Amino acid sequence: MYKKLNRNFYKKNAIILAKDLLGKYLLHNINGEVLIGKIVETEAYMGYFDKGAHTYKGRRTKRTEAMYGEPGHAYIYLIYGMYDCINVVAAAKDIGQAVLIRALEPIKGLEVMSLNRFNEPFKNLKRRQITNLTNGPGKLCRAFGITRELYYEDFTGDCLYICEKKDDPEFEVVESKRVGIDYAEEAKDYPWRFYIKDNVYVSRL
DNA sequence: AATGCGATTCTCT
DNA sequence: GAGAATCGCATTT
Repeated sequence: MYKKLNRNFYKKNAIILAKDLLGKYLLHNINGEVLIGKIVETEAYMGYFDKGAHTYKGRRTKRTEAMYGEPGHAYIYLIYGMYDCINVVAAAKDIGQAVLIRALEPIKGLEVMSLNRFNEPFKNLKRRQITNLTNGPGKLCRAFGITRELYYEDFTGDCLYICEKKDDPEFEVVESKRVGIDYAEEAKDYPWRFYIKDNVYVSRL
């Protein structure tokens, strides 16, 4: 049913990859329990010439090293001192492009996600909390137990990986400006954020 | 060694 | 819509 995507899937520039990742599934195997979420919102970070990217002007440090790695690996970083965000390395080695996963639709493992996010069993969640499980880059990492321990994890492996599913319905892709990069001058207005139209779990309209 | 701030979230208004 | 929480990291001295 779920078919793991191979390495070649990731060998394309981050804008194309960001769109191709929509509707795919992120899976995290935690000691045999597999959490599954459908990717419904992404952003492309285009490397050297992108003022919004951590790799702008080729900045290459211990933190950003994963962005220069083999496509299909995880670039995970800490933001605002308390949240992790996860990216999918794109393009090719040493290019520095990646796709930020901004929102997921929870598919399986809701009980674990609920405990991770709210320390409450799923049945206790209010309607609002249910839609807030994974509708943001920091939130989805919390829900899925994704931290920097998974830095440079291989998405074609068996722990944290990405799949496609046959016979999923078609959907419409909306593009818009990226979120939270007001400092990026002209780059802040590039339409490099993509999401599935009308999906309830998109982080914002 | 010191400084300034962020690819966010939550709460309150 | 605004403000706080919170700390690793990139940059500057």
